[in-house]
Amino acid sequence: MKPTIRDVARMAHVSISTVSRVMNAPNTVVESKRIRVMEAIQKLQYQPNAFARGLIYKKSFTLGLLIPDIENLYFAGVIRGMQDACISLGYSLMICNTDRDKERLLSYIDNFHEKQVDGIVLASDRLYPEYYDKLAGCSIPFVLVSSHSDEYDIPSVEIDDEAAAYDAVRFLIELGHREIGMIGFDHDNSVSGPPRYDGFVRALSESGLRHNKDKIRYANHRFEHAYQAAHELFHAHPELTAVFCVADEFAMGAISYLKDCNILVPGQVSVVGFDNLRMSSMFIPKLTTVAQPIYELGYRAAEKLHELLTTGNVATLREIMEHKLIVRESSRER
Amino acid sequence: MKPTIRDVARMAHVSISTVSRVMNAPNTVVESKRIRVMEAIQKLQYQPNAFARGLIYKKSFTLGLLIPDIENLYFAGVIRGMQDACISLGYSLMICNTDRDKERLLSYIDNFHEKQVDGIVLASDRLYPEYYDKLAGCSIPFVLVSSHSDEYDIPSVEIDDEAAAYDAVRFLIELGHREIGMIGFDHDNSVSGPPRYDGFVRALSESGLRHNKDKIRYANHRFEHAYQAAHELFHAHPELTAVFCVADEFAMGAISYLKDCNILVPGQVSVVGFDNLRMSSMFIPKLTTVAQPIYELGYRAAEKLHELLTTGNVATLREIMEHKLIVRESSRER
DNA sequence: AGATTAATTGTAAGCGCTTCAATAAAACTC
DNA sequence: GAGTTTTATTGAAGCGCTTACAATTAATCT
Repeated sequence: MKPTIRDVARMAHVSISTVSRVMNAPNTVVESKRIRVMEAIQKLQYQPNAFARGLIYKKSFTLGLLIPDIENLYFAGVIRGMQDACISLGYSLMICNTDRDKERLLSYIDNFHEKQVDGIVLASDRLYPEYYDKLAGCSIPFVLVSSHSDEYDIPSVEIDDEAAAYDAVRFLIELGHREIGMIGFDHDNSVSGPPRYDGFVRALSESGLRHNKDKIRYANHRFEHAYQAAHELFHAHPELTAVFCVADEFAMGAISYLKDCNILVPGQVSVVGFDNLRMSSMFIPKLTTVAQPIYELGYRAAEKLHELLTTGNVATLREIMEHKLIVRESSRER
Repeated sequence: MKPTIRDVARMAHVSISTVSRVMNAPNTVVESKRIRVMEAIQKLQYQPNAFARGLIYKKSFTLGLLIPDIENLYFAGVIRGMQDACISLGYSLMICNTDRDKERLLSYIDNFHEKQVDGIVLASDRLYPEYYDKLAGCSIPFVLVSSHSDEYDIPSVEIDDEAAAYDAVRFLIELGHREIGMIGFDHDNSVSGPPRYDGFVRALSESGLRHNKDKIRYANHRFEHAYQAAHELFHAHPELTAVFCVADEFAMGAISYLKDCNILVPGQVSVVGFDNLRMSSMFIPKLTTVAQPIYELGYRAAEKLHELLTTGNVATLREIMEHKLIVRESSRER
């Protein structure tokens, strides 16, 4: 049987309220007793019961994180950042992997509600009205990471996807490439799909290369799809000398495809990725990519949620973090 | 303000105990009232408070998972499996990333204790006496995944590391390789280090290749270390035509190093990895590797913990799952 | 010394829920 | 139809904790 505050009180020969006070306001209890109590706590390995506390404070000191795909290194980085932030802010973290399943996400929200999480971070998924309604319905505060909402005023942390994509494509153009394709995210189910496409088009337009603007195939988050997309893309446009991929995993898929066709990267085709996953410097060739501050995004999201929870508000609703082009080996001058 | 059972009772014109019963034993309340209550629950979006429940049941229906490194795809797979199991068993999951930091792990245990998790899964780390003592001290049941304990009788789920390593090296030998090196885990801080080394040595011995048995370097979980280890290994033993790596990430590091030295894989050197991460079929060349049933390991660990929690015991203390050699492109006949 | 004030401690209510004993209502018996 | 059993419902206690408030003790002031 776990020791309770009563057991501690009994052992230290004080009342339970005194024990409670040494835990919550130590300087209001006289030293001799305080020491006795602390010794008893020590001896009994006493840990206050979070249920009882939660019942009173109506707070769980727990945050929830909803992520679409835990086997994506991107989210692993976000989690790590968020968890570190949670430690320093005094929260526990409950991570739920939705596998991009709407129903599952919704049921996780119910679960979070029941477990009384103080707030939720929703990662990289569109904020569908169903999500919003449910979250609003149980009035759990939440923030978005690697995402934002145009319909609702929800605090968010992300990078400037349009600008990041622009930078990547611009880099390719400066390298002398004139025939540039793209492997993008589906516009329907992603938040970053459209802005990255816009960045692609803007860079092309500025340099009079609009003829490339439909040399695009879409893939669905995973390597295999990107491989397939690359296949279709290069089949339709064998003239391409460069591809902008909106995810490192897509870049790997594309390179893998090109390799299987004996097309050299970067010898014949340059590939730029996106995210700067840990893997991207392990791949052969090492990926040129747009780095997102992944860890920091997660860290910041937790901080922002904390801000929302404690002050009821946030200083900046939509927060943009810096991206940065990292040039490695998968790109070359034309 | 969140609605409580009182609000539901008031709205449905019944007592709170009736409301409680429609949630826990619906058939003991007459239909007319039951319907009224359910409507009220619906209307108020009522969710019972897990704190209050936990206080009574002394159960949180939450499991804790302690993992060393969330940015390792291996653990991502374990998490996914474990979470799926948790869903079907009715648990929530609290994942904590220790970053291989002992202090941090210990403090997570405290946290789990306070939050009253029902049980803990400890992934892939050695069960140091400090861990055991703390866990035993707060009497939280736990199981080990991808690990086991010789000192204590703790339920565990893992593969047969010795046999798996043996199979990998044996495969290399059958391919005709006679000069075989290894990049292994440190024996001090890993559970699987020694048995995988033993498997390596056994395969060598059986074929009269014991002269290779010290052609080993150790690396510390990450790609970069493996790169460095490969550098040292090939510097000392330029005659090697094959390397057995105890992790796919090591294999990638080794291949990366060889690539930088213009040594062809598999043309000149064959490399076998371990784990069969999702990445291993994305890499170039695709990795020949020993597959672990990663997802299943996580799934099974949760089931085993559940078994321990409900029956107070487990059928088989140390459970071994099947491994399997997957031949892809990083290995070739000599 | 007696009265006032300050510091410390204890008592008890209550957070939201479950559950058992008690009550009320309905359904049987003979 | 009085007595008994069965069924349905409710009131109240209590899970482990915090905290207002009351009670006690110590300290300070006339």
